[in-house]
Amino acid sequence: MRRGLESLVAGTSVVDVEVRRESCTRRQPGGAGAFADALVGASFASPARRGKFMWVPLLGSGGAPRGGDGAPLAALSAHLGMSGQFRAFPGDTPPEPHPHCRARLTLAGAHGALTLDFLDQRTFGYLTVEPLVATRDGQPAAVGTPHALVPSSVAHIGRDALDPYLDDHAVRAVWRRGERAIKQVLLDQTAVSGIGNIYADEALWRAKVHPGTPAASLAERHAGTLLDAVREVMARALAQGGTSFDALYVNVNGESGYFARDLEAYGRGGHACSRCGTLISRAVMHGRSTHWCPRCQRRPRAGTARD
DNA sequence: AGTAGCACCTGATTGC
DNA sequence: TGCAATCAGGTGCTAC
Repeated sequence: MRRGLESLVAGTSVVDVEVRRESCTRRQPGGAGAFADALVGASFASPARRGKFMWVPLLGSGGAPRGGDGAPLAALSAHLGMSGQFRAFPGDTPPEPHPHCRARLTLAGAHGALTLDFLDQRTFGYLTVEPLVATRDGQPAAVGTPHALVPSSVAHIGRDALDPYLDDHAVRAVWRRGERAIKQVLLDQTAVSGIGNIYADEALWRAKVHPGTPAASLAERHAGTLLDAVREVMARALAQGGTSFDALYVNVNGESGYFARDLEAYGRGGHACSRCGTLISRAVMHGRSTHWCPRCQRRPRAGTARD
């Protein structure tokens, strides 16, 4: 999504903002009105992403003051939740908004008008205009930006799994702390971000780690193997445009990704493991559907997990 | 401080 | 056929 937006919105300016469902700006102080006011008249820099959080720094007039060094001070921040998507329509005659359209931005750029719709069936996603704050380590905030700035609501989120500035030692130290199972720790976005329920199961399968393994019991070396597996899975998925498997998950042009065909564990309960032929198990762990091979991914200790 | 549980929503599918 | 139950890719707040 970030890559798709980059080529379309960088350098455009906001002409109009139509919030079609108030709740999509529920995290905006002042609500939809303040959101629109902060955006209209501003122009967009290149979108940046950290984990599942994306933002577009604001330049120029409108609600977009700049710092002394010219760095942006605010950004349009977006989270897709479970079912959010952006759809872009070039030209002056966009289609009627989809029933799931929660907000519509009208942009003007060098190549004419662009309509940007934010769709979200389940409405867990949201849009805000937020101040930018400095990163803790002073390094560039994320993929897509040279600035060491993140939206305030993203400050507590760890660096993306594919971020070159991710501190592997620090991540492994957090994993070894506490009492939680590794599956749950992977889904916690505070140490390393971007790992969702699908990629957690895929990385654990690849690293041959049982999802119920106490994170603290992962040997230092094995934790490194798992972090590498996370990066491999996510890099391959990203190269294929994501793991879309229905119309809810598409890029800005409405196209699906292709990673779903490469899934080894997620959604394959009852099917043969491609490594050993054993049937993949499925169970709900910590409220999330979890899939693993009971042979390749041995349970850590008797009685700590089913299978 | 770390962790569990629930709340926030809609709509497609499954089961009775 | 109709209706209820179940399920889904995530995060944040509150209470323990």
